[in-house]
This record gives sequence, structure tokens and C-alpha cells, in this order.
Amino acid sequence: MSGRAAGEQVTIADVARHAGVAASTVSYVLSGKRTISAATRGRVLASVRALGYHPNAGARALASRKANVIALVLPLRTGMQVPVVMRFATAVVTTARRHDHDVLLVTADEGPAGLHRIAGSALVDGVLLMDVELEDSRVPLLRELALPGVLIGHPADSTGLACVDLDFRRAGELCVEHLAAAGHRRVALLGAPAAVYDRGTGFAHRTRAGVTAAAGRLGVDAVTRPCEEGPAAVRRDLAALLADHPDVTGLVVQNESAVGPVLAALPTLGRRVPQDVAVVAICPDELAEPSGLTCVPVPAEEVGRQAVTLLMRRLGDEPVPEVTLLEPTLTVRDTSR
Amino acid sequence: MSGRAAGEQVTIADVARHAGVAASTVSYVLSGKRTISAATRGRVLASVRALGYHPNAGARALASRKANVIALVLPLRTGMQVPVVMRFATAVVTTARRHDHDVLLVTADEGPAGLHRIAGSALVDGVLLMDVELEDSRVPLLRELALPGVLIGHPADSTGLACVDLDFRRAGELCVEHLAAAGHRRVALLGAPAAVYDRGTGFAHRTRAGVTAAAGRLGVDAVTRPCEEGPAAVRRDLAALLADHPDVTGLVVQNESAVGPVLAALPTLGRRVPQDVAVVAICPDELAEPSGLTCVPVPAEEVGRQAVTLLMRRLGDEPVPEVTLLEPTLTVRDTSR
DNA sequence: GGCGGTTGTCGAAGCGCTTCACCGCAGCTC
DNA sequence: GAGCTGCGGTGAAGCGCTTCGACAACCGCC
Repeated sequence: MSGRAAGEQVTIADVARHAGVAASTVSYVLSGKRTISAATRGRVLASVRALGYHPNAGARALASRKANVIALVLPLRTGMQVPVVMRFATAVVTTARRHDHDVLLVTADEGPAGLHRIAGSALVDGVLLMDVELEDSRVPLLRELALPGVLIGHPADSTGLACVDLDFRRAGELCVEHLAAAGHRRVALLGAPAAVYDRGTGFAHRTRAGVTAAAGRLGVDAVTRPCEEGPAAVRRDLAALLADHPDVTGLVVQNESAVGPVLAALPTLGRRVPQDVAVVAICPDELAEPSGLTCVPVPAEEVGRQAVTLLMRRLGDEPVPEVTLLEPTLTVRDTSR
Repeated sequence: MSGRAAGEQVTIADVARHAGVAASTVSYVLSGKRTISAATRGRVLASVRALGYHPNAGARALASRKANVIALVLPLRTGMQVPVVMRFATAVVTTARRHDHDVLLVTADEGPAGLHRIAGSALVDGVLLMDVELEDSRVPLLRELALPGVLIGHPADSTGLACVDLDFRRAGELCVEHLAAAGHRRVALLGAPAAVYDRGTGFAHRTRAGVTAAAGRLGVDAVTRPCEEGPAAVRRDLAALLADHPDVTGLVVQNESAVGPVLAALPTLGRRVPQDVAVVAICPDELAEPSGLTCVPVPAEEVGRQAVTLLMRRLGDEPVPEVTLLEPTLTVRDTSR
């Protein structure tokens, strides 16, 4: 019952008139950039509520040179961990809202041109870049455009940037440490598709490095090999792995789409889980939990929250650490005990 | 090499000066709302390119009362068909960009308040609402706010709105027709989780109706039953179904997360596929194709494209049909021949 | 050669907001 | 009591764009 037709904008002038103050006073009440007496503030806030006032986003952006919007650049490329992306996106939106920001969805296929457009038109204040590769062409662009950005994953050269990521190296180590502690002496990493390694995606390389390092340190034999997607391909790659290395008793799987097929295929390859082969995965927990799979969960929500928080700090010109690595944890379930 | 510091905005005045015309002329060249001589247009466009001009989004929105942004309200609730949502989102962003619009991501958990905020602040010109239920509280709100919207899925009362959806009823019919043509006389629908039916989600109800209708028409016995998520639950529900109706020879599966488990469980329940039981699914094609599963694909991209196109029409005040149903198709593969 | 009709361009008025400079007033200090 | 300082409030100047009305310049056409 605001008394005005639907679709008509309530302006700051309406609020000012209703509260008997100047428009600038309303603005200061809402932004908190000046001290305003409790009495006036109260009256203004009451009017805001009574009229259902929402500041016009365009006008606000124009005057303040802040859009209150951040861009989320999603990969949307095949071979991505889809549910993780979704959960991540949710966390980003929710956290951004908590900071009074909205989220603009940009697909990576618009590429550098998209970043140019977004920066040039002042549509957003900052950028969240997902699926960053070790040598990513968008990273120098971000520097050049002076667009505040936070990267998910981290590139080879992260100077002057802010990155958030799960500590995949540590995750790889954790898996091997767990298997070694259970007495396994020959372990294998069934990794991401070869294409993911080839395009230099950080998480895949770092996990592999972690597995190898921990194995070396603990005196465990470790082999690693990529794994393509699709049940048939997974079965083939797994079979090949076990044919080449029949004495492997510990398996680390880092490929969301391979988790189900691997568990299904092992028995048919003459391996009982966990008696003959223990299985550990690096994957979303929802995927692991129903199958009783030991895993290092990918904390998508936490990464999203951290990324937004960091970006907000950068927008406020606060200094932020160049690299933020989240400590992985390992949840033990049936497949490795 | 634009000759100005990174981060500084190039304004329409800069372009006008560079091209030796008035700012309004630049605006008219860019919008095409007035006829401009070829010579002037050429000069202006050259200056635009030379300076790397992008109109300031806020200013444009303020002056034209159009944000050139649409909101995509995603469900992000558990039990959703995640990969489908992603593909849909991609299609939406790409299509919107083709119409010179950007996409703002809104999560459904902000609920009606989110719609109010978005409408009040003129952040977006229109809304795409996903995962619409038969009785959805946001639908009347959309009408009340006079916010142009397009629904994905369709509510019980769609007057004055625009909805896009796969014709799930027809999809259900198609599955049964296919099975009947192959000689099956007793078929079953293994559907969505019970909660999905309970909250009145359109696609689940309509598919069930289609299955039942086609079965009646063709003289086929049909039973339908919900199916919970997770491998163990799927196996349980499937086993129960086959125990109650051991003579079922045709199975329609409409539950993304059930597809894999069903195919895995059938042999262990003494049913070979397709000799003993033919299986047809309504699910994303990527999920069906690798397993050789006959399916009616959910055309996420097409739905996304259609939805954006419809919304653009509405924004241009063109009339749009209340309901747009996409014709399903059935792809025959190994599990039903 | 004066008239109406196009066509191409310009100037100026806002769109709704933030923010700066200013101002009255109270409460100090010296 | 003069001179500060800080607080709470106002008015006005833009932010960069679109769009309206005005207006030259040109076109025939009687």
C-alpha cells in the first residue's frame, strides 16, 4: 500500500519530502558517511520503509563511480567439475549480497574482450576469475586494466594479484600419507583428463606434485596417469593402469566423473574395495558420502566466500595476501579401511 | 595505445571531440535512433574504435531507463538437475549478450525480497525465473511489480505471463509410445524424488500424466513411483518397484541421479538390459549417450535461448505467447533395442 | 522565389544519486 | 566576549548518457 502505481520509481526526493529533510540528508543516512542525529535518522529510515525506497542502481553507480556489482567469470568449458561450480556460484552470490553487491555472470568464452567491455563500461567494480590456468592470458589483462580481481586457482605468476585455492599439493600429500599410514606401499593417482594437464590447469599439476612428493618422502611407489571422462573411458584407463601396475593397492582419484565408474569397475577387474585396493578421492563430498568413499572434499563454498571477501577488501583498498591456500582435510570412510 | 591512463573512462564527450561532432550525434550513431550521414557515421565509429570507447553503463541506464541487464533467478536448491542448470545458464548468457544484455545472477533464496529489490532499484529490465512450481509465490509478485518476466517451467496459472518448457507430457507419452511399439505391455515410470512431486513441480507431474495417458490410450499397463537420490536409495526403490511389479519389461527413468545406479542395479536384480527390461530415460543427453541409453534429452540450451528471446520481445513490448512448449524427441540407443 | 518537407546536426534539459562547500549553532578555551 | 572547533543540516554541482526540440541546409514544386 505505497499509494503509487506499480513500476513507478520511488526516488530519494520522495523520501526527503516525506521525512521533511533534504535529499542529501537521506543520502548520508543511508550511506553513513556523516553523523546524523538519531532523531533525523529515525524519521528518514521510517520514510524509506514506508515508501519502499530502493536507490536507483544506475544513478548511484553514476554518481559514486561504484557499481556495487562484481563479475563472476565462469569457465563453462567441458571437463569442468559442474556441481562444484554451482555450489561455488551460490556461495559467491550469497556472500556478495552480504556486502551489498550483486553478481554479474560472464562466460569465459567472451574472453578478454568481455573483460575490456566490463571494465570500460564500469559495469562492475571487480572480477572473480574461475578456472585460472598456469599461464592465463586474462591475468596480465587484469593487471593492465587495473581491474580489481581475485583468481580462483592460481597462475604461475601471481605478483600483484590475489588468488584463492584449495591447497591441492597438500591434498595430494594428504591422500598418500593416509594410504601410507594404512600400510600401502604402491599407490596410483588416477587424475584429470589429459587435456586438463595440457592446458596447464593448476590444481591438476599441483595435486600430482603433492602425490609424488609425499610418496618420495614416505618411501612409497607412486604412479600417476590422466583419466578421460565417461564410464567406458574411465574403465579403460583404470584397466590399463592396473595392467601396467598390478601391485597397486592404493588409488587416489581426482576426477569427479570418474568416481562412480571407478568404484563400479574395480570389482569387475578382480579388485575388492577396500580389501584389495583402497580408494581415496579428491572430489565434492556429496559425491563421496553416498558411496562411503574416503575423500578430501573440495570446499567450494569456502573458496567462494573467501574469494568474495578478498575482493571486497581490494575494493576497499585494503591490502590482501597474494595467495590464500585453504587447508584440505581428509574424511575417512569405508573405501579405505 | 589509446594515450590515456588505464582505468580512466573514455566518455562520449571525448569521442565527440575526437570526431568533431556533438555528443548527441555520437549517441545517435551508436543507437541508430536517427538517420546520420554515412560520412559522419564513419568518422564517429572510427573515433569510437580509436579511443576504445565503451558507454558508461550507469549513465546509460539512468538516462535511458534501461539497464540492459536481465536477472537469472536460479534455484540452487538440492535435488536440482545441476549440469542442466549450468548448460542452461550458459545459453542464457550467450543469447543475452547477442542482444546486448548482461545477466545478473540471483539466487532463489533471496526470494520475493530479491525481486522487490531488483525491481525497485531498476538494476535489471526483466527476469528469468527458473524452477517454477505449479503454485509459485513469485509469480503473482512478478505480475504485481510489473516486472517483465519469463518463466522456465510453467505454473498452474500462466495468464499474462510467458513460460518456456519442454513438453514433458509429450515426453512421457513419447517414452511409452516407443516402448509400446517395441511390444512392451507393462511399463513403469521411475520418477523424481517424492519431494519434487510434493512441492508441485510441473515437469514431474506432467511427465507422469503423459505416461499414464499414453499407456491408457495404447492399452499398456503403467505404474509410476517416485525415486529418491543416491545410489543406495535408487537401488532400493527400483528393487521395490520390481518386487511389486515383477512383470514390468519397460522402464522410464526421469531422475538424473538415478540413471547410472539403475543401469548398474538391474543386472544384479536379475534383469538384463535390454533383453529383460528396456530402459528409456528423460535426462541430459551427455548422461545417456556414454551408457548407450535411449533417452528424451532435456534441451537446456534451446530452453535458455528461447527464454531470452521471449524476454527480449517482452522488453520491446511485442506480444509473446503465454506458453511455449518445446517438442521433445526420442533418441533410440542400446538400452531399448 | 517563396513554400512545405526532409535530412542531418546541435544544444540543452534532465535521469536520480553522491558529495563538496557552506552555514548556523552549540560548546569550548583563553 | 572573541575566536575556535565540531556537529547536523542544506543547496547545488556534477557523474555520462539519452532524447527532445530547434534549426540550418537542401530538396523539389507550384
